[in-house]
Amino acid sequence: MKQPYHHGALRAALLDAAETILEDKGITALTLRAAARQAGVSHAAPAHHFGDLAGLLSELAASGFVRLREQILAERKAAGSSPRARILALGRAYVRFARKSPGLFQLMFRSERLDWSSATLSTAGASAFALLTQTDAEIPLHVPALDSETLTAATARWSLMHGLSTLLVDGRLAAMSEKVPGVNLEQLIEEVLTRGLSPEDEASDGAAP
Amino acid sequence: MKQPYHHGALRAALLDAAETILEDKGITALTLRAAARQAGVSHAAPAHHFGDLAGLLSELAASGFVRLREQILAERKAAGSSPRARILALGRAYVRFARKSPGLFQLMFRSERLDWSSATLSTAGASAFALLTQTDAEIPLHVPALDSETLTAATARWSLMHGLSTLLVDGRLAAMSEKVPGVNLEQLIEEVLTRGLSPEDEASDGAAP
DNA sequence: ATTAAAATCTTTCCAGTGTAAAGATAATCC
DNA sequence: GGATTATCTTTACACTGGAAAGATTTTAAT
Repeated sequence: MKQPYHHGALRAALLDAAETILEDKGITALTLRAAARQAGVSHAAPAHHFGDLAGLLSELAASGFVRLREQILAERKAAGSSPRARILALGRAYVRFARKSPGLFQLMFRSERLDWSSATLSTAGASAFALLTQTDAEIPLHVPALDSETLTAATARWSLMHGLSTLLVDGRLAAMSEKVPGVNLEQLIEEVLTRGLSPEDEASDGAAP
Repeated sequence: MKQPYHHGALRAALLDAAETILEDKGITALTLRAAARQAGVSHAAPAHHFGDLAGLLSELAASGFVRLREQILAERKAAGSSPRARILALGRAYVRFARKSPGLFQLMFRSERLDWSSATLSTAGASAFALLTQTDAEIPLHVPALDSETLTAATARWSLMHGLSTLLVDGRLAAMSEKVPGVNLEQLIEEVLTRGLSPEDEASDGAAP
């Protein structure tokens, strides 16, 4: 009983294998040949589906952005309609995603290993990042032109949640907070999010007076 | 005229070579052998000075943290004595460092390639990160025990400036802002810093009423 | 000063990586 | 059914980090 010459669904199998390696053994262990081994296929097989390593990693990163967007949308939907609650939900979903899939999150922001000219990656990334500027309850049909004010607000929020996520994933925050006795990391994260994601000049929660 | 068998100052030369490669050709080109080539020495020579690759990279990252700390201190000194001005100076110095030496900055936060159990790296990192919690004009002799409030404030600031820096270095911010017509990246950075680094519950600038 | 020891650097080797090229096998198209 | 195309394997090459052993210089000991 030998394997059939044609795998049948090698493309998906390789992406699965790559993600398994990424989460089990970290981003250093994620190589083309390792993914091929895991998928039970010769080391040159991925080339036909993804071109080169950057092609495979870009596809994987793209699926990461798709899932990040979905998780943000889900958590946002459960958060109610107040802008502040929705922004908090966005931040929590972002950090949660990074902590749950640290290898994938790292990969998604390692530009030197990705090919951002890839259509699937760039559109997946843009779709995820577009959520940053949308704090409305309903997604508008016509995306309005961004004014400078909302862009800076969105960038500030993004910077905060992204910085918090990367510092967590890289272990820097844990290393620092461990030196301070009596600090609960979970509580610290929550406080940073609630403090940093307050939309000061936007409408506060609740209805009109 | 042949090279002397002993280099004399190979350790420093290798660090120099590594940093040159890092800034010239990026973090992917920074290999042990490339650094050895650049220093005009056999590829196995670095092992005696740094052990392995992580040893060399950790030393380089440590020197990065030392310089980051120095630049923060310099910019802070020029910023006056108000807490807000000093925190803003910290953020500007942080972002400026990342943009000026993107390869080095990336390396400093790539934990999988570093050895944080190295004494030089951990102390250099701790010295730099200690500045995050110190907003006083004078560096205190006795570092006071951190209360939860200043820790979360420091973490929020750190997250913001670190996230902004990494998004800039990875090219994500430029990619996003390019889609919005009429956006000046420099101005956006400055606005994000001034907006995000306002110490709301700390004493506002100026003296007592 | 002479010799032993230690430090520094080179050479050689091995396992691993990404990628290109050429061949083998299977599916598809006409 | 035969040709074409897609998929996968085999082979080969240049590169990497690291181990091991040898060559050379400096340092230490006597």
